[in-house]
This record gives sequence, C-alpha cells and structure tokens, in this order.
Amino acid sequence: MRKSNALYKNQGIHVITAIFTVEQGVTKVLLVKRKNEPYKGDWILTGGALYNNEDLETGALREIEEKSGIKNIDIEQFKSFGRVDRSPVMRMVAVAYIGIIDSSRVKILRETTNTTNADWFPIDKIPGLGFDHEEILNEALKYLQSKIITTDILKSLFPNGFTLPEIQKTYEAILNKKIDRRNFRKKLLSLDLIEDTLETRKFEGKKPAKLYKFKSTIKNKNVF
Amino acid sequence: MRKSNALYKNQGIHVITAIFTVEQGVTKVLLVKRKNEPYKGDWILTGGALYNNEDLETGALREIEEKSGIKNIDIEQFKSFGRVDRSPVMRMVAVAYIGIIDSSRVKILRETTNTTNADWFPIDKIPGLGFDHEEILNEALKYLQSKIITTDILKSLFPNGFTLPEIQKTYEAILNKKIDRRNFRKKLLSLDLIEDTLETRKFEGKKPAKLYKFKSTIKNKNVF
DNA sequence: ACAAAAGTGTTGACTTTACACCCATGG
DNA sequence: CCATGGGTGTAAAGTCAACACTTTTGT
Repeated sequence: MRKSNALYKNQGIHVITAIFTVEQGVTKVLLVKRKNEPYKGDWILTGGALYNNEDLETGALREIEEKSGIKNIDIEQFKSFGRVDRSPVMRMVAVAYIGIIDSSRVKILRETTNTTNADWFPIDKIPGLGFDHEEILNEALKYLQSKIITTDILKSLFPNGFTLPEIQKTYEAILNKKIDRRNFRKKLLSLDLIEDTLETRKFEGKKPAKLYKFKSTIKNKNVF
Repeated sequence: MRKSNALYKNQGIHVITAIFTVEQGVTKVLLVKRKNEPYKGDWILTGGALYNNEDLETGALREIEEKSGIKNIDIEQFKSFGRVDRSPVMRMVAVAYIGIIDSSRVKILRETTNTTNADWFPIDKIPGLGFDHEEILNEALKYLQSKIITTDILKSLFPNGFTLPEIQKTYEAILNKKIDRRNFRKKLLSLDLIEDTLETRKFEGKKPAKLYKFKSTIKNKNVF
C-alpha cells in the first residue's frame, strides 16, 4: 500500500496566508517570528500545517488565529507552492491565500505557542523570510494588485465605509503609483461596486468628504 | 514529533491536469478510466499522487505521461482543491493544472498500469467523474476562458500555425459564443501576440487563408 | 481671508461595436 | 459562372487620459 512507498511517505500541506493592511498610505503585511527550528528566529507569513479534519480555508483561518489572534477574516486562495526543498523537515506543499484587513481594528498577539513576535511590515521593508515565504509574498502582492481594480477585495479594509480620497490613497499605496483624482472617482463609481451612504467623514481635509461603502453584491466582467 | 500526530498523519498531494483540445470547433477534455478502487471504472482527469522527489509541475507532467502517454506539454497551475473528503482513501490535496494541445498530433495510450481507457470528451458531454474532478474541470474551463483572450495560451494547439478563420472557430468553441469576424481579426492582430507567416493554408473555404503563428514573446496588460 | 483638501466636466485619443460588400478559388 | 468561405473599412458609441477651477470647512 501507499504508506510503505518512500516516494509518497511523510508528505504534508501548509496553509499560508499573506495578510495585508494599509496604514497612512503604507501597504504592510503581517509577519510572525518563529520560536522553533527550522528557521528559528526568522520572520514568516502566518500559516502552518493543515489538519486532516479541516478544509484548506478552515485550516488557513485556524493558523491565522493561532499565530496572530486574528479571527474570521475573508481570505482568497491564489496559488500553491511545492518546490521539493521548500521545507527542510519533510515534503510540504503550501496552499497560499491572501487576506486584507484594517489593522487598527484587530489586536494581534505578540507571542503564541509557536511564535515569539508578530508585527506589520511595510512591503518595501521586508526582512529575509523563512521557508519560501519571500516568493509567496511576492506572488501575493502581484495577485492583490491585479484584483483591487475591479473587485471588492478591499471591502474588509473599510468595514465602516470610506471616503474617496481615503480609498484612493489605498489604491495608490498598493499599486505604488499616483492616480488622477477625477479619473479615479469616475472609474470606481462606474464599476457599480460601491454606493453612497448619506453620511460624511473627515479624512485629510477640513471639508468633510462623502462616505461610501462597498455594495454587498459583486460583479465581474468579460472581454468579448 | 509530527509523524505521530493523527492530525497530520497520512496526507498526500494530487497533481491533476485538465488537458483540453479543440477538434472541428468542439472543445474536448482528456479523461482516463480508472482500473482500481476507489472510483474503479470511473472517468477522471489525468493525474495522481506527487512523488517526494519532484516539483509540482514535474509531477503533473509525469502523471500525464503515465496515464496518457502524452509528453512534454505546457501546463499552468490554476487552483488547489482540498475538501476533507475529496479522496476516500486518505487525506489528499489536489494541485490542479490546465494544458491545451493539438489532439491530432498526439497518440494517447488507451490502457496503462492504472487505467483501462482514455479518450477526448466534448465538454458538454462529460460523464460523471470520480473524486472531485467535475469541480476541478469546471474551474479549469473557467480559467481557460479567462485566459484565451489576452494570452498565447492557445499556442500549443497550433504548433504549425493557424489561419484566422481556424483560430476564431477555436475561440468561439471555448467561449461558447459567436464573434464578429472583422472585429475578431482586428483585436487579435492588435494584441501583438501573433504574426503573419508568408504562407497560406486552406481551412473551410476554397480560397486559401493566410497562415499566422504566435510570436515567441508574451505581453501582458494593466488597467490603471 | 486664507489655506487645504473635496468635489466636479470637457476635450481629444483611442477602443469597441455594428454592419455590407468584393475577392479568390474549386467545382 | 456560381457557390463558398476569405478578406477588408467605416461610422457611431463608449472608454480612457489629461487637465483647472470652484466649494467647503477650520483656523
């Protein structure tokens, strides 16, 4: 039977999530510091080994909570990673997810059973990461950038709505480029993703800005 | 250690590929018939268990060759599947790929060590599939449709070039819709993906059509 | 009253869509 | 000579990119 075959023995699955946030126009990702070998003392993305009794997404969410205390976030699978030597301990394939949350609304656990620290790192100031997590993080960012234009993936960054200047700054942070204000507004409003609340909120100006929120329904597009 | 923990024991990785072709305007996928339990006698996509000494893509290619005889094709990872009960034998997570080839240029093995048959099935006439392969196939088709417009993913369908009427029929088969001939040509030519050879070839008409081929370089696009 | 950000419209360039006629070849 | 699919152009609508001035508020 299979278990006796060395070709298949001792395989496992990692579920890894790159959790992003944007603070004052700076895109950051949550990293945790490993307490144990391998890669003891290195920073890595939240994640760990999948249990037999849980689906992939369930496992990813459990790992996020175990390593950071963050519960119940929306995550989206984007790619799997399986280089033979990506883990030095045994053969592990990683199924990777991204999540995006408002960091000011969660309290992260600094220390847990398997980690000695946790923090938000600006994406242009990432330390060397354990395992293949630098590669995973790079792909995660690319995926995030490709999705923010036409989806409501930023929804959970703004649980209490957002003003247009505010969300534009977020777009600019994630895409790492400036966008014309008038064109940005026209585009975002035309996508049918967001709607006006009747409230206003102050952001950077003295004049209060209109408050918007993402609609509950999603819409996709085709080319032909 | 890990191996003694029932939460992690006996996990494995499937590498599964949905191989598509288009024959006379009909999109088809390669299925193989299982020789053994579980799902003995059921049709499934090509694939199987990943070895410890191979990367994901290598394993997917080996499985394709073992189950169909097809060698060295281009494949692209699109999603992973990990429902707890997706395999009745042990906990398996599937990393899924798509491939697309010209079926007339390969000879598929009907019977192998683990399969009793292999054949191309039109995508609207798929029998019930073993494991979660119906779900994987559905996602594979969606992925393929999302990619053909702006990439050269069809390249390997036309190793000897193609005429515009010919490739348009392929687009229509995969997207399952009619496209205006003049607009299709303008768009495809404008994408800078294909180039004129100086030859012609007959397709459906009596008048020979110009022969094109995909360029070797790829180009992608952004929104903002 | 002024500083600072919020809010708004128009024009030209480009892209997309819809649509009809001539061309080359085989029979 | 005619039937069949191959090949082409144009106009109208829509989208995208560039650009400057007015409004609201706090101080």
